[in-house]
Amino acid sequence: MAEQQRLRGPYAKGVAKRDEILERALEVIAREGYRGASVKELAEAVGLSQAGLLHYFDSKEELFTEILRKRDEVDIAEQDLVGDEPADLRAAYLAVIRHNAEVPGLVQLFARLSVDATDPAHPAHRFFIERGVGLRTFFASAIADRQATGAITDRIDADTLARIVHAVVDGMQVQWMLEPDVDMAATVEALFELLSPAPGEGVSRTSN
Amino acid sequence: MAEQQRLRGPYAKGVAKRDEILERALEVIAREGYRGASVKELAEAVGLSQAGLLHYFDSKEELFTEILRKRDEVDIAEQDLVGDEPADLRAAYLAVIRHNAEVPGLVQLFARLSVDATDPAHPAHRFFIERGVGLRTFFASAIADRQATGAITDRIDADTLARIVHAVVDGMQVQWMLEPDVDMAATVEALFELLSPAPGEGVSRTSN
DNA sequence: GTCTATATTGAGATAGAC
DNA sequence: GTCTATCTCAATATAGAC
Repeated sequence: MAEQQRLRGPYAKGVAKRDEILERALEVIAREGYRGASVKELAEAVGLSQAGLLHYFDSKEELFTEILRKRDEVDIAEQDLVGDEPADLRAAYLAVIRHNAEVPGLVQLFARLSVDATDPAHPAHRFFIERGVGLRTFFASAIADRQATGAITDRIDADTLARIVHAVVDGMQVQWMLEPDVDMAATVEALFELLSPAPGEGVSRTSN
Repeated sequence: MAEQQRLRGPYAKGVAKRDEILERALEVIAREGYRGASVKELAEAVGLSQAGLLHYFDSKEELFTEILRKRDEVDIAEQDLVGDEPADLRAAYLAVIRHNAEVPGLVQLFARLSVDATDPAHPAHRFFIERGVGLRTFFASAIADRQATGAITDRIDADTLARIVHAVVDGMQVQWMLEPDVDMAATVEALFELLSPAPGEGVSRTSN
């Protein structure tokens, strides 16, 4: 049981090891892909037996949920998406998307789990709800700011626009997995263009 | 083996029965949901044993692929999405989306399979590629026509816009499955609004 | 064409030794 | 904390009777 780790906090050796496992898992899945991989496969890839790996996680589903949680953590840190309003949210987010195209296995895992977690009984259910809410809140607030300055159209409210952006990103991942030649980032970029209100305004194509 | 049905064409009794099975399956899944249902469960629901059902389909995956194919067929027929350019594509498509909200099981099945079929070895791989291409071609052509009349912005090319619409529809399904209060159709409608170039044009909110 | 029964496989989880 | 070994379960696929 993983109770020790959950309860004991920072001193528990388990926490560090658990984290190390997640990082290894992230690399392995990114590199070798995820095709409904079994715990055993992943265990071997990170250098443990199946039982050894499951020592740190209560179940397969919890394990994979934690991998995704870790991924978000890494992405957020890497792209400086920390403050409430990063210097260039748009560019930073496009960078995340471009990065995704380098780690197909993680995209597969994410897509698979986001469908499975649709079931309220799934351990990742809450995670995906909270993740979605967080993502869209973040975007909605950035969008609202730009609406106030006229940089983004206000014909549609910010919450709905945020929902659209979220949907496009998820939807494009599926299109890309199916046909890897598809350019996810370019399409999302086109969507951002679409959000700008008028043609020939401050919408030059110089920087962003 | 289902060879008889595949080879013999219209006379084979199997074809009619197969079709009947698919229709029943559609109803059952729509009504009772799909949670990674087993062949056995579905078989019982349509009034056959597992082996009896598998008599008509080569495998589970083929069975579920055919169910989805049948669903498209039904949707297209019901919404008159037949001609190259239906009277009101936008309204018809929104009707399909609204209809989806009535059949959660089919949306789940679709979402699940579209992720699994990402694998080139999956029997539904080709189906999903062709379906996507078809859908987007259809949309791109309608969009291009409207771009020519100025009803839709031409800042982004029609193919990319079609891709965005496709992505939003798929993405919204996931958001809706996770949080059933989400209004898929309303969000897609907002996207359509976004495609219109200027504010205060023929964009009244009278009917839908 | 449909059923019952069974083969086969593969997974996740758990017990218990070290 | 990690391993080996095993339990248990579920699911598809198939053989063969009727």
